[in-house]
Amino acid sequence: MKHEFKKIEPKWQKKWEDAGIFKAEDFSTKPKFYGLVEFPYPSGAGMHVGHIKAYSSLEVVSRKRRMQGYNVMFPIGFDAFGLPTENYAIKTNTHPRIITDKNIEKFSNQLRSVGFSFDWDRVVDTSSEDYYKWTQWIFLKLFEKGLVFRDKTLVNYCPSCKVVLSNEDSQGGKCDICHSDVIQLPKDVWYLRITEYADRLLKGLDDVDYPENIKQQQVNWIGKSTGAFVDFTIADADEKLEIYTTRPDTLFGVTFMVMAPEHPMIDKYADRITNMDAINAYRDECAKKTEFERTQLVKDKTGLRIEGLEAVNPVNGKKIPIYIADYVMMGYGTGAIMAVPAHDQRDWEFATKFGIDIIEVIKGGDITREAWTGDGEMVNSDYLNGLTNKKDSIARMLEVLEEKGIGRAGVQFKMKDWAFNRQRYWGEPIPLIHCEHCGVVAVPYEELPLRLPEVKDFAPGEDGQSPLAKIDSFVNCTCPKCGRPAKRETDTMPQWAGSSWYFLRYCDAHNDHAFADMDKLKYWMPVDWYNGGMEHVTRHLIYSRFWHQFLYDIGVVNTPEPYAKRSYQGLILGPDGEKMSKSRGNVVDPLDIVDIYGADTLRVYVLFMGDYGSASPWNDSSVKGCKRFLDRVAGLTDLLDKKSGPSGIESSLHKTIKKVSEDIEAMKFNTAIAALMTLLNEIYKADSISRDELITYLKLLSPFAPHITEEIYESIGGEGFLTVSAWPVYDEAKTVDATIDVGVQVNGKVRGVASLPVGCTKEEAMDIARNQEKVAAFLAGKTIVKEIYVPGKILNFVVK
RNA sequence: GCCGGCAUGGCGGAACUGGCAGACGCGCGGGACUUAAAAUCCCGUUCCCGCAAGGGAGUGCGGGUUCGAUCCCCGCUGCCGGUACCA
Repeated sequence: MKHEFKKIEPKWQKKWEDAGIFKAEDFSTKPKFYGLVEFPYPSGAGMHVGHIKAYSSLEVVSRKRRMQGYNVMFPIGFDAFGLPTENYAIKTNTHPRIITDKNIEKFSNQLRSVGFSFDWDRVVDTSSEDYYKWTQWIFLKLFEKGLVFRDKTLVNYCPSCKVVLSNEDSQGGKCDICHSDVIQLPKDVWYLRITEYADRLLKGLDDVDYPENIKQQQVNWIGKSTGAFVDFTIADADEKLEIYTTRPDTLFGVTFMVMAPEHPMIDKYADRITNMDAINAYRDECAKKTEFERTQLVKDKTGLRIEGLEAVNPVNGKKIPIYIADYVMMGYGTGAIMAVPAHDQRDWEFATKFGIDIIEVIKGGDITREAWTGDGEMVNSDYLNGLTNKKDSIARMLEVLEEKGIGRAGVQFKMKDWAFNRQRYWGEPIPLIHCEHCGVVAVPYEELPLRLPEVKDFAPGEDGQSPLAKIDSFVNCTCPKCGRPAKRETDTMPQWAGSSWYFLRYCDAHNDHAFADMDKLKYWMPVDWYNGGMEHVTRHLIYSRFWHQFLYDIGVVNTPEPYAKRSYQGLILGPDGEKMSKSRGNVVDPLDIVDIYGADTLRVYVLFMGDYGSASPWNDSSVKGCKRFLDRVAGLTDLLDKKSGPSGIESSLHKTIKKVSEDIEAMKFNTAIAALMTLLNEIYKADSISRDELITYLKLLSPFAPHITEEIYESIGGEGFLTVSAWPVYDEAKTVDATIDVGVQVNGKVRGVASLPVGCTKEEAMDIARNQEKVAAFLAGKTIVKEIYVPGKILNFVVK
């Protein structure tokens, strides 16, 4: 048979869809499998080959599961709110709704043309009213439980996108959307109290099957540290000055304190500070520095003594100077630190530069050269002296602190609360109302969805306000509590809101009285296997776990964690080995590949190109190789029962069933395909194949290349769809050979291969090996000191 | 700096839990078919010496453990990802 992909691919896509074989059935008695891939952002550019690779893994697993008798849900949807669409809307003066609908249609057609087995009845669109109604509903629940708050602090702000960004969205000091430098601005914004869930997010990792590197990255992002809060005081004032430290046992080594430039205590004591002008100048200077400058100047410590103010060390009553310096951050701990220059490198550098005393309290290093951060015997520390173990000295100090009521054990997290707003149009309106009398009031549940109003101008205001602020009919409302005139919140939710719960909506995509029916959630959740990109590990993957844990706490979902298992795909690089990008001109359009080589070839190639989790460069010649492979598969019909009698491939066939079955589970798609190629070569050598053997082969290849296999199956009179036929099982006995080839070594160097009957004794094996011509030559004239035989592995003669 | 990962032919990559390194594919060389090319098929392809038989070397570098190391240990080098003055 010829491989006429242009004809057969649309043909089978239509037949499968007409037959509805990819529809997931709620409450089926079959075992369920919920496979999830990260839904795309429907950009105008259309699909990227990266999407194809990201979806192909669970596509193959899902197809295999169906063949194994599972009730499979493999859904898709669109993460449709977001800035790129809005920016395009502004540029072309077109409503983002129109653009989004067009892009979703384009994406849907593209996804269908690759033959993905999605359940199209469950499609979600986060920007549709019947979806964002529930995003708002969840937000109101968070608000109800006190997890939404407003605060005026320094926020990450992208001057180019004109939006406030969360910490997660400004990693590395760059805007996640446009990659320009993020600046710090004081702004009054909404936060979600994700830090409340920091410990839960950490502990939950114990119960899920995520790769170790993903867990580690989340652990680092959450950044839990244990230590103590200690109350220093301001000299000659009844004022506590709380600090956080991980090393309370070094308290006797404190020689100064440092406050962050933004620390409120500075303004409070402005009248006592004698160099306030200089301090204010320094603070202005710090405010102007970008994140980038702050991090680049790591080595050069700047700061200033606060004249007229001193602190008192609570453990020994010593007066110490206070400095401000921007190496202390307002956003971590208490914004003030006790400085122990002998045992903290940053403090050491600062002390050295400003000529401050350095007192050693832990022996072991040379504190005249650098800070000693290792272990050692405690000295100069009163009741801690003589202790040699960090754990003991910290424990002892904590006892004293608690006893005196001047300190307590505590934990800190690097993760910050989630800045939850965008001053933009194309997002979920935040359903809150500002009332002069009642404060912030929630929009009543029955008024959801709070719809996006029609606007003429989507551009954000120069004053940093959302375009919604310009729509009086939206802004002006009555307070649901007191009935007096009030104003609506005009910020919208960030991009990540809709994707924080979409996997729940798939379970019940059309429900209009709940975000999803509990019984359906109980049937489908948790997600059995979730594949996505590494770039989401410290964003979407944290956010959605947080929302899910919250929903679990309020009793509306049934599992504490949303995803039982997580995997990730490696990037597809351009043919030049660089990351694909429009500016480099190395982008490969998957639709071009479908057009030239067919969807099956594209699917096989993205999984065959390399290790699934690693980045690999695109290679057009290798694509052709995959096409050649499928052409040869199509040619198998010419070998059908060409010779009478056994074809001789039975054992290889069983080994391949085993290999492919196992490799798919381990996401070793490249070796699974390689095994199918090897078997194909063998079949061509045998020059004949039986009908049953051919069907088995087609089944194994079907999840990878569903169209051509289905076509061949039909052509040889196969009944029903190959796509949902039973997955082959192998006979273990038939995967074992009667003899096994084992390498023969002399002094650890391979000198020959011995063909040994299975289950032969060591003596028999050694005899066979010894008589091999080459081996014998190397043994001649030597004394055998030792003979090693590891059945099935190796034979080794140690000679002198 | 810290955390995680990687390093194997001309290229992408294989190799179970310490046991025949280089599966499979690409590329390349040779041949067949063809007026010719493309496509297809067959043979070869880690490097060095050799016509061959054969021999030697070889998994980033230097050591070590072991009968045996791509795999384990110690010390480096270089890349990639994450994070960063986190007290």
